[in-house]
Amino acid sequence: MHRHHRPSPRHSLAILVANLEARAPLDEGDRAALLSLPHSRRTMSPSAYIVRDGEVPGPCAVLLSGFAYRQKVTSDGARQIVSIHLPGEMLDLQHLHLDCADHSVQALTEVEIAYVPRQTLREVMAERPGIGRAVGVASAVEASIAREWMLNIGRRDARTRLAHLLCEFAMRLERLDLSGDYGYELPVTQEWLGDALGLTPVHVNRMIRALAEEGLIARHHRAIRFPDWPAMRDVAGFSEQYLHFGAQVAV
Amino acid sequence: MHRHHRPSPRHSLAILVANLEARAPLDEGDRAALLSLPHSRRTMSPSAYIVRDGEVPGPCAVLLSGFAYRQKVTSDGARQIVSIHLPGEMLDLQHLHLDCADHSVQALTEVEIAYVPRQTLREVMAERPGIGRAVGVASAVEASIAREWMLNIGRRDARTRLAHLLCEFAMRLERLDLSGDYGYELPVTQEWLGDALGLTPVHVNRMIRALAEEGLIARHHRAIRFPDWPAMRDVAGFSEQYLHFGAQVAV
DNA sequence: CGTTTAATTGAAAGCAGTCAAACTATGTGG
DNA sequence: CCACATAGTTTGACTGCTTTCAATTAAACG
Repeated sequence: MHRHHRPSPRHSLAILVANLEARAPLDEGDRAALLSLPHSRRTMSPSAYIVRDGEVPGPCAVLLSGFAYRQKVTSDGARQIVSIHLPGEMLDLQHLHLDCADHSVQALTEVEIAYVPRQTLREVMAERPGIGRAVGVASAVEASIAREWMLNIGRRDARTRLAHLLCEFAMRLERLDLSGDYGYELPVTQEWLGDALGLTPVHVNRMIRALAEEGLIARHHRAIRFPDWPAMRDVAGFSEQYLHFGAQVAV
Repeated sequence: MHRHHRPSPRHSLAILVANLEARAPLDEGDRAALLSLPHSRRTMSPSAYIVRDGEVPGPCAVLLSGFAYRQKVTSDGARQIVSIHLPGEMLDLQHLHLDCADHSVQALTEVEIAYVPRQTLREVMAERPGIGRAVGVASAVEASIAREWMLNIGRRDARTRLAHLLCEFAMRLERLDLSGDYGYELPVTQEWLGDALGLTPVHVNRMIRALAEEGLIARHHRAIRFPDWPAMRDVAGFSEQYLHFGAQVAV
């Protein structure tokens, strides 16, 4: 039922290689180096901390299955979700080079994590340009998504903002074959959505039903479908360019 | 090639070296490699495009003097400023590994830019781990600031949001000795501020005067001072941890 | 100067937030 | 299997922060 819990078939880190390789070329040596990275595997429950704000970053976490998210909190206790992560993504790129975590990373669903020693990872990146490049691409894409979120939160009204986020999830999940027919399971509460969008849960609820009444989304519990995807895209003003799908050719 | 221990301040790229070195250690070879990067220098006027959304990225731009900013635009034409950049910063880190620009970078003031060929920069990063690491740190700090902006836009009210942005500028400028006594010249219109904060220019104006009436800021044209910095920090809920000032020690 | 751009102010409207309560789904222990 | 507890969703009424619209004043500029 939860396809995002599917473990990677042959090797733990195969999903990382696949994720990196989707955008940047890796040679045989790069692949072998990545797959032979020392790591320990661990399963964690929803809302468990993977990285904790203010602490010294530990080993680098790679998400093997399940979803994770990043969040920050104001001095008043208000929370902002700043990103969501899908299987194959590295959760510590942001802290790999920093000596103090500036935000928290938590499990959204039950997750499997591979922990790779920071130093080893840095060495491999330094020794193999292909890997350094691939990690650079992954990092740049993450930054691009962050910028789009800023635009979303700062400059779109609530309904459009929600629609845009739902479109992004749809595209990203579909790319990993974690959804079918533009429909997917969204394992979050409306409060979580509000914290990702800079809205209150009450208003998120109203916008969800507004979209539903317009026939732009169809829900069943927390599963969501898009009966009219073109219309949905249009309402959201969505363009996937910022996701940089596809190989990034060297120029 | 000079063999001085310290680069001449007259060298164009010395400010880049200083910026990188402030957070990550560079050895003599790293410094020399950076300073001898081939580059062309150019002066640009306010609002000139350094990178244009949708285009194939050109050579990598390093900001030598003046300020620059990044922006994105919704399909409806609403603008969001997503970052501001100070002298010494690299403006194309985000596009160094991507084949299509997902946002625009523009000059805020009159700026001097050094253009370094992408391929050369990538080669130097691959060959010299110290440089690769330093660029990684710079990139991570930029991402951290982006996350704080998301939190700011999404979860703080207008007055606090403005105060926070002003505090960030103060800290970053002071670090470069571009301000005195927590006071500085902010060369932006209120409309620009609004686009950076997700607010309308009218409301920015009201919040500015609200802060002024409370004695938290003092203005003279576009120069700004903080008569009571501790109170200002407090109102903004500002903590500079996310700026990652200081050397990032390897762990 | 005259022209343009930016800052300021007021009044009114509206989107989103707040508060409170009811409802639903899910899970637990008896 | 039911009673109960808990977490999450839904709804309504009301408030208020921010926007919108419009006009005026001030500053920057050629």
